Amino acid sequence: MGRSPCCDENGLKKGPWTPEEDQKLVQYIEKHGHGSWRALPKLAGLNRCGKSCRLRWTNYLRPDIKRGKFSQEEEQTILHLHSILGNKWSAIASHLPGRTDNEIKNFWNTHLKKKLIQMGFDPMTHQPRTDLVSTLPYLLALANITDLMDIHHQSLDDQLAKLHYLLQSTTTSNTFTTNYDQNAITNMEAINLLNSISNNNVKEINPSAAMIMNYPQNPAFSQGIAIASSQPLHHPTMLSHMSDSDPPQAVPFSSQSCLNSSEISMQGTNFTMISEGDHTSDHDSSWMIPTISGLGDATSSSSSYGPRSSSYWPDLFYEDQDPIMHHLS
DNA sequence: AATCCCCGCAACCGCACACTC
DNA sequence: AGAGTGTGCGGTTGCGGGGAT
Repeated sequence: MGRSPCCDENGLKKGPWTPEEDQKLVQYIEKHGHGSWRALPKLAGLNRCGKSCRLRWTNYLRPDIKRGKFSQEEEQTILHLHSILGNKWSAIASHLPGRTDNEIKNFWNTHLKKKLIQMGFDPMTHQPRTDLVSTLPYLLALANITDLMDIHHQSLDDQLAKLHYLLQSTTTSNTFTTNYDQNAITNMEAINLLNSISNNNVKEINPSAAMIMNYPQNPAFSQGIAIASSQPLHHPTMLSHMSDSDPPQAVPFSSQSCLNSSEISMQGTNFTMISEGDHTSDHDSSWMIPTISGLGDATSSSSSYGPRSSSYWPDLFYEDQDPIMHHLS
């Protein structure tokens, strides 16, 4: 049961392969097949270990290898299979002709994993991340966004109320059965942090800000941020459409048009429009509260910082340009 | 132009397991 | 049964290219 010492042998070359070495390896295998990988280097005239030869062949020189960027379909397949199989790269590779496990692994680690994290998903479980640390980037993005809004006309109470509400829901997953006391310390720490950050004059939305808004299941997203979405809402099954070449676009959303609708459904997530309290500005905007069927809505929160209307949301949203509203109509 | 830094990817490392003798 | 061998696999490293400063 011992481990092969093939790569520990002295005098064998390591590191990048030269074209000459590649040629020797290819010519030998095309003529004789690889046979015993251990014996191959000597027979092929290569000063490499058999393992190095095998890897070079299977990951790079094999004639049926497909090179180049992964297609949308391949990306979607990888995401789907990874959600089922986890890091079983060889198993995933078996469903993608011409792709090696190493290539898929690299693609995952350098692209897909980051993409999921940016969207607030745990790359291992493919579920929304609900811990404060993981959602902090989204909250920071939110702080960033609020700087773009007419935030100076808000009272401190209003700002805190909004942050508080966001944090509560964020730290209580998707059920919105908020237990404020349980999260009080964490929330206050986050609020302090957010306040300090939003005091800086951030003038541009950072990329993660755009990303969070694409995700109705993102816990940080699930609050009123939804109406500030910069792109049509995406569902996890639509992940593959969110490539780097598909930059976020402004997605208008008319809150006014929803004021009279008690509940709307959006990509499988129910949103309740709530309009109450005083409107402190010309912006007749409302909180859009996600609700989970059978679990009630956020208005039943025990928090004293319930949703209320204010001037948080600017007139970013225009019904006549809104594909979501178009879809709903 | 020079340097720094980040990112992608090829290659390596080491463990696990099946197989042979 | 146990030692040795071959191979598969997932994790990690480090080099090189390119963009940023």
